[in-house]
Amino acid sequence: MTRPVVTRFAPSPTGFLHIGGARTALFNWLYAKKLGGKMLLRIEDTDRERSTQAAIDAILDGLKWLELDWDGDVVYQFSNAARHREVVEQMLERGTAYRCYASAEELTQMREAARAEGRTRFYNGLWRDRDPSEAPAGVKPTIRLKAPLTGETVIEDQVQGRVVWQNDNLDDLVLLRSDGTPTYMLAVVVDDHDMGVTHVIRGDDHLINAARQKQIYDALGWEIPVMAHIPLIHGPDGSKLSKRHGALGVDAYRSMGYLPVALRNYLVRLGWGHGDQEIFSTDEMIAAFDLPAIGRSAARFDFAKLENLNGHYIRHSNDQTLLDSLENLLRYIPNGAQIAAKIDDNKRAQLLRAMPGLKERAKTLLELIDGASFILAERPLTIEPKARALLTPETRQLIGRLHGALQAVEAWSGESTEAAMRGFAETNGLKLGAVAQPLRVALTGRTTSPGIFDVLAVLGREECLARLADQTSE
RNA sequence: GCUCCCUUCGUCUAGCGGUCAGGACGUCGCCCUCUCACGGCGAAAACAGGAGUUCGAUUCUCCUAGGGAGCGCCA
Repeated sequence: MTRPVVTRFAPSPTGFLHIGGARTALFNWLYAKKLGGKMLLRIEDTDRERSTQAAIDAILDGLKWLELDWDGDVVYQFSNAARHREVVEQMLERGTAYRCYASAEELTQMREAARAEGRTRFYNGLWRDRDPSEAPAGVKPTIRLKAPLTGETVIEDQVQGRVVWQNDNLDDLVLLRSDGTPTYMLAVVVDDHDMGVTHVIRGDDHLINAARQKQIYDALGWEIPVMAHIPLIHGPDGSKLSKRHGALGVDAYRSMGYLPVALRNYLVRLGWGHGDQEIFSTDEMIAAFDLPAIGRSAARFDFAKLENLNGHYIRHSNDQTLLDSLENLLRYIPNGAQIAAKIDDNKRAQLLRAMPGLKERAKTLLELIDGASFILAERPLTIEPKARALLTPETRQLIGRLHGALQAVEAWSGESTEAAMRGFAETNGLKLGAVAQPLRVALTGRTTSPGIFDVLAVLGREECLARLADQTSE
């Protein structure tokens, strides 16, 4: 008796896939996966002026990067325009819709009058029951829904609960524009119905639209899908996350070095919780996800938490996978090409070997790349200012003696170099830190790096001795 | 202005009439330590305000304040 669940993600292609859209897509995807159903993808391109192919590409690219796959072919709403008109014809015949010849001026007057009188509904029913013979010549009408005048419209929302509107606050909305193209409100209803959508999960900026669409469903005699309106995401300062106010496309998060798993985990916990659990594998997420558990208040976007999660996933990633992700990212960052040019199989082997120490210290792939720069660097190393301060005549002299001690090591490894360094420190009455820091500066050009014996091992005997020699004199 | 939604530590949240109001991120200490991280331990930190209902409200109801969404021949 229960139909298989069908959800859909329905972005309008007027811009990139922003973070709120990504979360909506994730929720739809999770719910479909949880119930063994399908998630469909529909591009709402009925606004021919603002829809662009570039935006469609960006949305598809964003979804793929996030690994949120959809079922079947992408549906382009505009291609269903004929069907939308057909449905409106039926409504006209049945008397649930009517032609409206009101001019733009008349409409403006109605709007102003409504606002002045403190009414929400503005259309005054001018053409609602008027005889078509009165139609002005040469004016192409819009088709409006003959919405109920009294009573109430109720939505049993999975997230928001029972929401009730008095029908006298709802308008006779336009179904078909005067040029014969369908409006969003009509197209959504017809497409969701035709596509067999059982659950509509979308941003709560559509909550009122649910009421309007319910009236269309009623007029058509169709059953309304289960509704779930999820709260919006706000900026760190609590303001609306608009495109001109810090909203970034998901491609921006990719460029900042975030992992898709981390972003998904962060996003799912925004507005939704499952006890005290913070980390969710994809399977756990699917199993635990549920609509009624979604909170009703807007959440602020917090980069610090995203970073923490990203660091967690980096640390727990497989070394080879991480290296692949890192190399892949190079295509999306400014100086990526130069870095990519330096990576050959030899460097790959070194990066892989250093990865356990590197990933422990990186919260983003960008930091991982930065941390790996000592491997990619060429002699003579450029020494960072902070590191340069450690290069005094005394430490340079010490580096020279370190060079000598290390030169004696034949079987080069982390262990053998560590033994040599500890021995050196002990015989000279020095703490290990006193020799490790100058060594680090000479080897990496920085004051921070993975464990110094790992650095020694990764770089190899020849390179290490050469870098030490570079800093010995002068 | 009108309609609808929201309000627990700085942030994300747990809580579904009786809890010392829990966890996580962040912050601040301490430990570990060759640096930085990681990890471990600990601390500070919240029920927007006011009326009710109740033996008892963070939890239920109403009001106020604040925030958000919508009020298109945009989606």
